Amino acid sequence: MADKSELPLALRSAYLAMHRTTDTQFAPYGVTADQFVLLATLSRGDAMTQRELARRMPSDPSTVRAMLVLLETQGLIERDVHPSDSRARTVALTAAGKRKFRQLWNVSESIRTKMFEAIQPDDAVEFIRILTRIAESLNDAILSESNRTQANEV
Amino acid sequence: MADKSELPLALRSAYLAMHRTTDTQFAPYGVTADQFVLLATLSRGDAMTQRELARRMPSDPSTVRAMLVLLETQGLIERDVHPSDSRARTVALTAAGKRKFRQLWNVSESIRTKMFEAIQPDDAVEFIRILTRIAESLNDAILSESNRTQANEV
DNA sequence: CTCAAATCGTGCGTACACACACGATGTAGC
DNA sequence: GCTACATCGTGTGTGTACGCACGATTTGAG
Repeated sequence: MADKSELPLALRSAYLAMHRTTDTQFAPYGVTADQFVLLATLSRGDAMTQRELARRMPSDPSTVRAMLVLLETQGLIERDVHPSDSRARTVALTAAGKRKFRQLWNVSESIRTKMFEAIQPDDAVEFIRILTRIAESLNDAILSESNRTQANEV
Repeated sequence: MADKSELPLALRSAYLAMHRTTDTQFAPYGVTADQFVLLATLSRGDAMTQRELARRMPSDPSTVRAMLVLLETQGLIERDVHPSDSRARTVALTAAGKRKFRQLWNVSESIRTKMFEAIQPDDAVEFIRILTRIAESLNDAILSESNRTQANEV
């Protein structure tokens, strides 16, 4: 039985180290680590609404909006009116955005490799699964906090 | 061999979920998740300089300063001149700070439990070890960055 | 002892994370 | 139709993460 109290701090340290390193690596290209996550999410799907983009990242819709405003002035993404819902706006990568993302993907390869090397190859799948379970478990907890309904399966 | 590209996003999702949940849990007490980390770091050591505190969290010194200014007005911490180094200031928990920390520790027990339950007990030690190795590996990489004047573009 | 380099705290600027409130639009119930 | 209610984007405010530059002090080399 490991010390339960170490887990949150270890998770925090690992994430912050990754975030810092990525920001440093991307600095010469004028892009942040979180902007990279946004570009990556866009690159892996058709045009989607801002809400849907925020849901997939995952990030807060108002945070995503601020990032989109920035990225739009840099010509990396473009926003159009939604074809059937005039409240919503669709977001998509521009050609420059796709190019920039591919470049950043290559630049960040060394970081992904370095992170992966810290794991025994046999443990990698399980490690990622645990991270995912932690996220799901905590996110479910937030929901059940408000309406007190059963998360009995969907 | 797991998909290397999933690891960074899984780590990010898990951390953000933890951070959000903790902020929500602490909101009624007027304290944030990161302030809790600061208080926890102070509680497990004697009075230390701001620099040392930042190193242990880990966080940026200027970030820590902003947090200290806030926490000082709330009476949770106090800063004094360093006995032998007049540049530095020592930081310590006040009595109210210690009380608040104990309270928050109890409040956050459910989150630690929930996170821990997402891991098979046998895997917990190894999971934490991997997180630590990832952090160390990436932090080392930042340092060796200065030596490598290689800008391999794509 | 003197002067250059390292270190401490501070202040400023940018970007993210999120909460909350608002107006505009979409949808469901009657 | 028309009224509740949900959803989308926007705007504002607070807190955190970090880089960079500055003045003040300590430290180390000569």
